[in-house]
Amino acid sequence: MARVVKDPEERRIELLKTARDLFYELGYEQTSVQKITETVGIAKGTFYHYFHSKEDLLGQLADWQTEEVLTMAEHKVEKMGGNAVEKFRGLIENIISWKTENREMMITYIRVMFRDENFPLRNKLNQIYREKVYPLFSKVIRQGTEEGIFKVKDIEESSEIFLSMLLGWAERLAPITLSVFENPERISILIKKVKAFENAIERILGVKEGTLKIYDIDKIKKFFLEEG
Amino acid sequence: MARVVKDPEERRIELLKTARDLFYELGYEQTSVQKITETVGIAKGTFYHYFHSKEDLLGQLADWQTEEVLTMAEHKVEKMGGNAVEKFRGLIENIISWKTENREMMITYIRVMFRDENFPLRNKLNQIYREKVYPLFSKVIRQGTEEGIFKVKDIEESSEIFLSMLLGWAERLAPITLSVFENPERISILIKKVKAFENAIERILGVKEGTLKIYDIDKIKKFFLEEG
DNA sequence: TTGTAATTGACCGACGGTCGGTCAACTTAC
DNA sequence: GTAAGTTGACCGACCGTCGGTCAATTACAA
Repeated sequence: MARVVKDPEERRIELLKTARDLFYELGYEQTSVQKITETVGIAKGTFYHYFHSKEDLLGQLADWQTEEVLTMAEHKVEKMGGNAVEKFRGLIENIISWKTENREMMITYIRVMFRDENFPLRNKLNQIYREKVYPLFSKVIRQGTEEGIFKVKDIEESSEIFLSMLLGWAERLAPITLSVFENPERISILIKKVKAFENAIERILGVKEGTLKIYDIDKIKKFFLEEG
Repeated sequence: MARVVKDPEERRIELLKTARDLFYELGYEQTSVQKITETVGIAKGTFYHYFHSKEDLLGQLADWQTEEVLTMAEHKVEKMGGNAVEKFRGLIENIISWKTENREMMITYIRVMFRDENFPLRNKLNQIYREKVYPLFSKVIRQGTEEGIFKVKDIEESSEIFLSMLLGWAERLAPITLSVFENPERISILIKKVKAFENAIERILGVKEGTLKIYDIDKIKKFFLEEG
């Protein structure tokens, strides 16, 4: 094979991107190192020049994926100003809901990420989310308590609990969300669950009922029912 | 090898038990089908007479593991009577905390189950928990609202959210719990988190603060600090 | 005795990972 | 300026192991 030398960082990112695309397309287990190197157009040995193992690649991929999203989200929320509730919404919008720009992306994302074969990837991402996202929420919750909007005892812990809830709840909601795409009349089930979740968060944050409005129900309805 | 014919169900359970022990010892990925059949003392083909695949084994294992615990817990709580709070405590005790009978068991359980390699096993168990445990909590929460102790809007959803919280939170708490065994002075961190979690649940259930008392703090302290 | 179901183990292709070695670009020295 | 030395990106044949298959064999109930 023709020998092509690239800047190492460029090569590393190339491998990361290729791996991500293949994981999304085929699933983690189904994507062999062979396949990745073939797609990139390098020898198998080169892969192991950049990563200790396939799992090491997974870790670096998760880091790389989240870093991008998180720094973006942090800056955006920092800039937008506003009270804690607005910032809270902003964070959710930027960190959690960025996949929902359009139906196609969302379906793909959920289909891919919540496939059983992709749990190594999902697990790694969750781990990194737990570590890196919760300080952002702590900040907002702290602001909220200072503003008197939130009534929370332990800020750090509440933030962690909220994140754990979110990740755990995503696990539960994923299959239901997919089922709505196939069976639009099930949307009422989804909406009921979304509302209940929002209510639960309001209670945990000690905020007045109905003020949080993380989710725009009409928007969700439109989102699922267009061309449905 | 000597040919030994057994009652199929007996053989199936034998394989399940062996697989469970090996998964605990070595991790899911590191436990090969070969290893399982060698340990049981049968040919590899026999394994595939009982299970379609290694993943099928995992599914059956998760079913088998939970069924036992759940029916036990259900009957116990049914029998014990009492108000919703007491039953709620009973459920947690029986379903979640059964692993905590002694230090050794708990350490082993957490060390094993929350290893990265065992994520497939954990994930399967969580899936089944989500499906099968939440009706038990729904029942108790319904009783609680009828008794006027709990103030919950949507019973089913609240139960699901509570379970998702619990599972997500366990994911977060596992490494911290392990660290306490190695570093007993970190227990204050753990206790703070446990209290915060309890408070969050009280808020979600709409119960008066401090009444739930799922966790006996003194008991936890003793548990971690004896022989520490 | 015959049919059914449990059991066997040789066998398969694909996998993650290794390793001895290549080679172009860069550094150093005279 | 150029030759010798050094680096590290890159190569690809190779290894042991894995999950899984299947035709043959055995045990046993009907």
